Amino acid sequence: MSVTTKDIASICGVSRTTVNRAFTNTGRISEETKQKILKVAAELEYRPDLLAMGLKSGKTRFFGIVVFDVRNRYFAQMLNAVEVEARKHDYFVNITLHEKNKKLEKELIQRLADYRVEGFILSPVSKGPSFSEFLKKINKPTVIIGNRVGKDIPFVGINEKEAAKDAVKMIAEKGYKQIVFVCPPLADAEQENIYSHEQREQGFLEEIKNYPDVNSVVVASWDYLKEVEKIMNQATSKTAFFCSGDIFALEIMKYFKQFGKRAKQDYGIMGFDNIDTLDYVIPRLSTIDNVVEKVSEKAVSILFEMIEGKKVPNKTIVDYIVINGETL
Amino acid sequence: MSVTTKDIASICGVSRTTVNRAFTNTGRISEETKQKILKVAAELEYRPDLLAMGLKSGKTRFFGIVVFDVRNRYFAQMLNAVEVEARKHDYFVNITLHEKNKKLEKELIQRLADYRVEGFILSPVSKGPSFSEFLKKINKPTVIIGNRVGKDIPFVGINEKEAAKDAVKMIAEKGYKQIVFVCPPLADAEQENIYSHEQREQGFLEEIKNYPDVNSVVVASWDYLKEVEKIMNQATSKTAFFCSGDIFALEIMKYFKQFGKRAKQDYGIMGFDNIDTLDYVIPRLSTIDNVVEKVSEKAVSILFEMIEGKKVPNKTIVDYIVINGETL
DNA sequence: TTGAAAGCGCTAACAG
DNA sequence: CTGTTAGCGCTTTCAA
Repeated sequence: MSVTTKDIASICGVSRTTVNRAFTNTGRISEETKQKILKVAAELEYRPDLLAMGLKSGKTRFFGIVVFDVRNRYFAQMLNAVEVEARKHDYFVNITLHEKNKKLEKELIQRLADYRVEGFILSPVSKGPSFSEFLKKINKPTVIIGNRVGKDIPFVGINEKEAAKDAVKMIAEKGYKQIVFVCPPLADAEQENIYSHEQREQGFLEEIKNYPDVNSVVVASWDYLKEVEKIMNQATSKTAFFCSGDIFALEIMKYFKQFGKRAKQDYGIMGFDNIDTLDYVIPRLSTIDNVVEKVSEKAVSILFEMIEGKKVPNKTIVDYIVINGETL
Repeated sequence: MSVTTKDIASICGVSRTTVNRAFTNTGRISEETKQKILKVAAELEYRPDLLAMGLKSGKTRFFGIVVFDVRNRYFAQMLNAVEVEARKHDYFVNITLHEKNKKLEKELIQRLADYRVEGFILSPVSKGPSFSEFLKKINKPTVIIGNRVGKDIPFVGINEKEAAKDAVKMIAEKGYKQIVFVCPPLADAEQENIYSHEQREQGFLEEIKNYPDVNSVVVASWDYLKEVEKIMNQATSKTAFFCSGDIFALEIMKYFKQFGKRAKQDYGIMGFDNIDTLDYVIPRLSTIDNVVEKVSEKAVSILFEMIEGKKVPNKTIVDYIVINGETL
């Protein structure tokens, strides 16, 4: 197989310990033997076995990321940001995916832990006390992004509720007399961790109270296109759709376009997330930028603090950005 | 720390060997001791140390993926497909990113190899004999997707040239009298592995010869928007743009829209890749679907054959799909 | 049916 | 300045 310290040792006529010293620059060693060892090592293209090192030291310089789907823009952007940050600390990232399969999600986390990753960045689908317990048993530094699991696990994100309130404010002030909140079915709340959407809805419901002359509707169904169409057809006043996710907004715009209805002229619409697909869609969708890159960076730096044994806040909030596009 | 076979052994009053037998179902062991061991293990929530197992066996059930950016739709879709396939074999995927940094790309591959991943799926930026040599030294089963590195490393992809020819055919037959091929600068060819774009260009150049009455232009510059605009302004005949990448096409459409020029009415346009962003863009872009999911699946299955020691073809071609949208 | 011993490759404590 | 020894946790002969 490949070259080991043993080989180098025997070639150089020294012990493995000495070879090790040459690499680690630790302990006393004569410059001469050191150079000789390094030279031989380079010639043989020696590479330390990371498994063996990890086994010995318990340090792997890897951390684990478990998300459900990289086609999701949020995760794609997050992964990139995390990678870049990790690299700065000379850490590597082990990314695995589970397609919203909760059982698999746990298995992956467990497996990575068995692999001795030194920490986790998660955006879990699972939630609740049992999952929280599970994570505690895993007993590795862990930071949660985007979906709250429990009070005791460090979380990084934006203030979703505030953001939703800001959105409602902006829409209302543009004179819309009916605002429709579109989000995934809340019935899935027990199945999936849709903390973000819940928060956004709460923000919507709270803020809309401040505009008593604005009619409010909530559409929480996967069949939202039909419902939204019905609402439009019956609308007697200027109507805007506030979607808990840009994708919903894009789908609606596309759907309405079939009937010749256009955003801003015929209805107002706003998304949430600022996914990068928006760069290519005209008109520019108004939305909330959830600053995933910043959130991710922050998450990584918190993770490193945890790895170093420091105490960290269990909730870190990053500022979102309201984007006033061309659809309101 | 955590529970080891040693702990279980001492609790059960047996040797570690016996404990191991209980788990591996290998060698003779009485049903009674086995059950006892498994019970104790479960109670203590024993988890085998994957590093130790890997060190001993050389098998990690991981393979490595190295790409430059998951925000790139092609890679995002590829990763998902690869993950799903890997899971079927109970393998795990270790994904790392390098942002088109060739030095880093090599480091990552090396590092993963040092970590004893059992194989690689790569879509490298590096190419040429020295990179090819490098990969050979790594000496792990490797499959290349999307960018050819060398004749001797198994490759999976579509026939880019044929696809480009089909595209030209389709455009020409719709009556366009000028076709402009838009691609990244070829000058970067030595810096980046843009095999796909080269192939597409070749296909364009070859096929256009069959239409002597059609004028052809190649725009290979990052400043393509300006050039394309100039061409449009000077155009005296029906002009279409064939872009070596959907992104270019989307940018062009967006750019022209500012001036009130619309695809199909004022010019024809076709992309390449069929990225999923297209789902939300109107009009529907004509393009070539590079069937990344199929390519990825195939790549994984070939990788597993290599891991199993089977011989595999060093070039595997998957059928692309021509998508006739609304922009021609 | 079970156990002792050696070893994967690297490292660290302790001698010399 | 250098070597011996033991051990990380698991596995695999070989012997009992």
